[in-house]
Amino acid sequence: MDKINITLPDNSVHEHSSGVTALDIAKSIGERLSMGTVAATVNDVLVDATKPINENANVVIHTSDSKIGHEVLLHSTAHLMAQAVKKLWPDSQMTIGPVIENRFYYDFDIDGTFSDEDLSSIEDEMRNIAKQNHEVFRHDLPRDDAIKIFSDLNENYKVEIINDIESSDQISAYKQGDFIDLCRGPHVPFTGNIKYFKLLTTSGAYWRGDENNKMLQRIYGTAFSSKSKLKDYLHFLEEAKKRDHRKIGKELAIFTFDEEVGPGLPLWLPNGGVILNELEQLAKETEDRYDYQQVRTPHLTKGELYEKSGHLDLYKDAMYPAMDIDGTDYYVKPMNCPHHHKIYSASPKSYRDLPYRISEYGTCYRYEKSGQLFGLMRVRSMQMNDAHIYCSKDQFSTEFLDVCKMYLEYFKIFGIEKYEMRLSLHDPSDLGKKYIDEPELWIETETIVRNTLIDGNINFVEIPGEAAFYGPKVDVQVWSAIGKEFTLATNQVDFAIPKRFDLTFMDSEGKDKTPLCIHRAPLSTHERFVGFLIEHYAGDFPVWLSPVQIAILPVSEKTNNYAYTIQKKLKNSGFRVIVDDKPDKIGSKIRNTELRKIPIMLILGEKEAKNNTASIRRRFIGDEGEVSIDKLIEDISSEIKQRSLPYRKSE
RNA sequence: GCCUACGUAGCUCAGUGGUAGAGCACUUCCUUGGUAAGGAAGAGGUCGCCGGUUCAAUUCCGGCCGUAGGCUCCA
Repeated sequence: MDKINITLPDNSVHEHSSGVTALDIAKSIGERLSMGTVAATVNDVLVDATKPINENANVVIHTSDSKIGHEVLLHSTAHLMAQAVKKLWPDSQMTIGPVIENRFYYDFDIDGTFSDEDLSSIEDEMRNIAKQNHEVFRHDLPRDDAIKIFSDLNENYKVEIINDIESSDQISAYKQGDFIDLCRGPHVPFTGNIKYFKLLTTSGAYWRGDENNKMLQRIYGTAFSSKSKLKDYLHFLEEAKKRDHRKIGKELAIFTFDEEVGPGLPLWLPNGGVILNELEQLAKETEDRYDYQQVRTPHLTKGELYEKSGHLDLYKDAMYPAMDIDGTDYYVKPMNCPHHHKIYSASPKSYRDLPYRISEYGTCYRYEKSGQLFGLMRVRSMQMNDAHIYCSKDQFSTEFLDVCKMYLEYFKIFGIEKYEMRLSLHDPSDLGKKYIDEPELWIETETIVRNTLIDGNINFVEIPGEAAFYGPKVDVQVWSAIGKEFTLATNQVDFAIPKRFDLTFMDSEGKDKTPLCIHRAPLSTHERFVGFLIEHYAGDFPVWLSPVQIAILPVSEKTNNYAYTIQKKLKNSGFRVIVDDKPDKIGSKIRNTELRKIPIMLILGEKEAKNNTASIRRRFIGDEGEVSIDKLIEDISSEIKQRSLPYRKSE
């Protein structure tokens, strides 16, 4: 038999017989490696570990520990689950079963639904099949054969998928035992490779993600290469739940919802009020520095205004219905832009007035569908950190970049490191439908924005089909503790609406021109931003944001009076400070204060009263010893003024 | 909006076809203490709401409201 040379990633060259598989190569290196081998990359193509190699090749062996290998394992676990479901529900039909981050899901068309008990019986069946250690075979199929196989199995969704596969693509199916599924692969060589998995949740999901289609039943699950990795992941999910802003927001009395008020309408409790005030103060300081002017606009507006802007046409379903006032339709405002346009046009503008930057922390109302409400992250009443910048084309790049810089300044203050900037572009096929029908303007504006970002050294990814209806935008995506994705900040270009509102400015040659408009909301809605911050800090806010900054804990009631004196002094210095004068022991008071995540504690006993000092105990640090009251005021003031991030022991 | 699950005290949660319980929090009293829980007593609930079945419903059934996990949507 012919000999071929296999080159491994460490550049070592191994001679094998032609027809050798990656699994054989793994075996020749070691038993343990072969046990973990799930797939291989042969000459840059990801293939099954059992695919024969007939020529000299660069081979990368993937175990289920690698990123690619883990995805293969997850995908094969999805197949294993489908096999178990088909065994237990022979009349069900399979649809799709892809891999997502650290998990997989599979959608089934089934009479009825899956219960939690069903999940464990499916898991049991999966274990059975895995134990039988079926070999997994790939079959490349001509289209007609594939259609026949899946038609005979009454897998109508699979037939639909086959019909959608490009004629240039090879159709393949994988068989393990008596189970066959359409799949491009690759898959693990044996069902026995799948050992550590867990089914997580069930839910409904529309076929092809279209709400007009049938709702299928989805099962989510996960799988790992080892028991400990699976355990770690499940533990991580539990820990993430502890950071959930809905849980912490309740524990720390930041906000609440009330059935009688209505869903998606948060009530900010006093602690939340403090946080909002601090955010607004920060926004105002920042916007002053960038020469914004602050405005205010009403909550109600005639429908006419939203007809003109185009919002009513596109978003009527997501707006609260009109109320008839003296025979005219009025709406509660779903966004501030049209009002700001009216402020712009309240007086004639010359090029000397531009850029014209106006901001407002205006409350808007949107009728979000009930099923998409989510704590503070998705609400029906929201305060926007909103502003509009009207500028000439020449000024655009500078203005746009300044807004991006403002985002980054904010993110630095809050210590936000994990985010993604997305340039959302239009989809030409939706022109005149989802998007304003100005093909040249779209291309022109998108090019300017893209170049501006590149010139500004800002990292971004491009997302087609996600633009606003009036222009491209840059969104900043973040993830909640439980992994849900959100747009935190947004920066949008509007080349269309100013025209609709006849907004103009007189240029230096005395001609009327239409300004560009930048919509920007770096702090998102304040609801979402606070929700995000609660999770980001796990409730441990930096001192400047903490609802209570300092808790004074007298060691016994003998020092209560000293405590009140210090409290007054600190209050006069502008701190938010409470005294715990309950007749509890000091250990108990400390515990309660820690649970409330108050960053600074002052322990005041007879020693401190005598010396006119305080003993400081800081969260995550512990006892910091005795300090004079004046020094204390000086230190904490400077920490607050600089808006320092929270202390951590490791720092 | 759609699929599924859930809803008991301020919070976290037990429990039952015969109108309810724990811990924490709260109030009062005792204790006056030194860096994550001192002790005792008390108060607190139309068991989400509305109907139905039943001699009797917090418990079983239905509808509604709300919440959760997804799907869809997000100016």
